[in-house]
Amino acid sequence: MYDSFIKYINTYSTTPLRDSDIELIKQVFVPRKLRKRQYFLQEGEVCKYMGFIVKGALRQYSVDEKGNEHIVRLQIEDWWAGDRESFVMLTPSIYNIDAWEDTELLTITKADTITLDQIPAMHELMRKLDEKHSFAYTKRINAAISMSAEQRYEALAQAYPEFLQRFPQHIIASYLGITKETLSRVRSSRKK
Amino acid sequence: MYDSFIKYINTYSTTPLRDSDIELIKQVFVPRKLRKRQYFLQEGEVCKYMGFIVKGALRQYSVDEKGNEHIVRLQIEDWWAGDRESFVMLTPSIYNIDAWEDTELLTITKADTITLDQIPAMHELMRKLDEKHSFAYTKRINAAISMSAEQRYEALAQAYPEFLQRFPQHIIASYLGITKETLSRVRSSRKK
DNA sequence: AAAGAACGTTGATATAGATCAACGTTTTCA
DNA sequence: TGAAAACGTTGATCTATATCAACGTTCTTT
Repeated sequence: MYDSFIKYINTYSTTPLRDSDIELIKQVFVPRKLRKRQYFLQEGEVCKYMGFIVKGALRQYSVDEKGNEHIVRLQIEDWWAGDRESFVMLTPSIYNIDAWEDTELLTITKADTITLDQIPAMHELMRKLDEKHSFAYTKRINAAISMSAEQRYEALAQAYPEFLQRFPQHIIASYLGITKETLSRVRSSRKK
Repeated sequence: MYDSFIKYINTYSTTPLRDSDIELIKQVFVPRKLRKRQYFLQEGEVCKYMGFIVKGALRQYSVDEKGNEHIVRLQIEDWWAGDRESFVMLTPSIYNIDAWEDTELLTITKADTITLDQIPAMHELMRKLDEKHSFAYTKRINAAISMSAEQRYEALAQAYPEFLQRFPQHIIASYLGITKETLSRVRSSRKK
């Protein structure tokens, strides 16, 4: 399970990992498996672990007064899972995170993130992941405030087509901030 | 102008700046002033500089087919200004960024960001700024997909009340993804 | 293989918020 | 200091999308 993580780090960072780095990584990252539908984080808890997703898919969502779920993030391989604000600030999370597919994660605690500062390649990886998240967030916000339901769907299909394969329509709809009925109509009118 | 930046770094990082670090910072960060309404970035350009905002306020927005502006980010003191995706990927930006107030920035090029890796305190600052951005983005997305116009306004008033002081209502409305008329109505019904 | 759950579609109706328009107030700047 | 621009409000109407409902299809699970 570490192998693919290490391979990923070496692919995306210019500084290679030293043997001692690999040892350190194995010490601080704890592997964890989640079954489909299993929670990684529940509303009200402090997010104690961030997880690098080795395999699988998760969804992060809030639940409103009416009990509706609103998908804030969809998370697949090579992204971080977790509520960063809760993790960093040690505040209770307002989100739930659960596995949508059987998932393998490498989890790390806040205390152990300090250890990673000793590994230059990890620095670089963390920065790149932050950038990746930042790009995705900015696109998403721009879509949310400036586009119609149809345009948002198009933009998602463009930017992250894998999502459309891996999640059912009601999840995609929630992610786009529309209802499943509207998404269904957008899709059928688009085909023509 | 560097003084307040250096003070800020020392306040927010656990590792203090060494004298050599300060020298380095003065070499790579170039001060720049913007007059109100002046562009920091225009659509179609590659974002060559990220700017740490020492004083002032900017807005980052996209312009749609009808010529409407949609505010993707509002940026004030102690945040980064710039389109990170364009900066990192060297792709033309789809956003405009301009000064809403007279603004002072410390700008840095992509090439020079590498130099900063030598300064531990800067690492820490960058990570903290990334976190701060990440928190704000997540809140914003959750608001956009799960809240009504009124709830979004409330959430903004809660999370970033200074924005309401510093930007006029039509800017805030655009930031919230609603029209200025709707914001005006939300505000007047709220008073009662 | 049967039964229920999850998923997706389609139609009828309701509504939050957009759009269009007019007007008063405040700020800017020549 | 006076005209124009920017800003904010209120009203009437329109529209994209939500909601409610019914139903067919496709997975899961036993």
